[in-house]
Amino acid sequence: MRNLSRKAEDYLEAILNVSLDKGYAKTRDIAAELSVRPPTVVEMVRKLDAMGLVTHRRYEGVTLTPEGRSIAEVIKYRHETLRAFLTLIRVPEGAASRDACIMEHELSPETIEQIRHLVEFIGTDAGSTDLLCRFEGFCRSKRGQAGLVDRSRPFVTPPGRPAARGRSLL
Amino acid sequence: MRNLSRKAEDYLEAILNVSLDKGYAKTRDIAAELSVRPPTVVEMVRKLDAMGLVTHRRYEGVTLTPEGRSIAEVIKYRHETLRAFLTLIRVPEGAASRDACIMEHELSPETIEQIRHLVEFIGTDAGSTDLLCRFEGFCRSKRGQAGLVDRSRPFVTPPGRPAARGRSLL
DNA sequence: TATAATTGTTAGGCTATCCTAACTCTGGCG
DNA sequence: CGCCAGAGTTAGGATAGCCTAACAATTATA
Repeated sequence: MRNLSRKAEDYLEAILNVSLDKGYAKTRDIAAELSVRPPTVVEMVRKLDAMGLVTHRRYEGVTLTPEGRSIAEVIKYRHETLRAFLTLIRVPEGAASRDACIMEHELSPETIEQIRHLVEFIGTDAGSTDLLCRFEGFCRSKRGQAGLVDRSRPFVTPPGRPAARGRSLL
Repeated sequence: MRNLSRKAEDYLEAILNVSLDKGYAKTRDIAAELSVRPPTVVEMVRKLDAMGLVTHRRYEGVTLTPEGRSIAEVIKYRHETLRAFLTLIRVPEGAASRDACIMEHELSPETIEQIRHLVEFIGTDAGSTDLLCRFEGFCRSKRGQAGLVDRSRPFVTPPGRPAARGRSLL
């Protein structure tokens, strides 16, 4: 029923996070959470308000409507699933957070579901502790080995934009 | 050294695929590969040409420069890794392709590396055949059970845009 | 070879997202 | 109570990607 852009979802999730954190969500806080400028937040909030997903009171703050909130919670839940998975396969903290943010909006339900299954399965299956140990050993054995391709390609921040994460071609 | 947008990478990969497939890459083929219109291709190709990643001869076709080609190959390699992973965890064909396309551009090298390790590990580890069987059983046991949240949210195609995949809140 | 069909380009627009600069509130303090 | 700093908003732009319609080049065909 809702056709939300990735960004719109990002804003909803950020509003939820800020609200949970501080009890309310002001323009400035949301802007900080998403690393954008306040006017950008006002703009998106206006759209979300028009869609009935948030309520915006000028000079006061933003509140999620029930619908907005339930969408935000779903996004957050996805995020947690993905983060759990990435942690499981030993992706470093920082990368895990960033990548969970990306995947939570973009991946198909099928993929997310299977990842969730995998996470649950690993948490359930008897042999998995052992398996994870062997996986860690495997990763260690790979460390230091050059990848098939690994020229590095630092990400250049476009002028006037907030800093972006580094990337390499891997 | 290169700061390419996700889309620019998409175009490079598409040009590589079309070239491998047909021996050359014309505007029309690239457009078909990416489900966009020819003028859109011309526009991006012009940019990639300006960056020295492709050579565009009007009315003839597009060729990858050595640099463009090596970038395209890296993207393709990532794609294969991700696809292998998704297949491993039993994500259905269609979703696996789409999601590999998304992740190949967006995920950090760390995540992709760990996913690659996982794929290699599963291919190596003795206990993994068994494990995969158990995982399949686990997935089957889940099937039919309603998820934590599963209201469906069909994706509405914006007017004048190519069809997009369906989504649900999962 | 001339003309039709096909393919490629140009021109001109549109939307989403983000920004800066300037203006408007609001709330605390003298 | 009036004033000002800081937060919020409005106005006005920029850029990336896409699109359609119209025009140009090429290719195929009669």
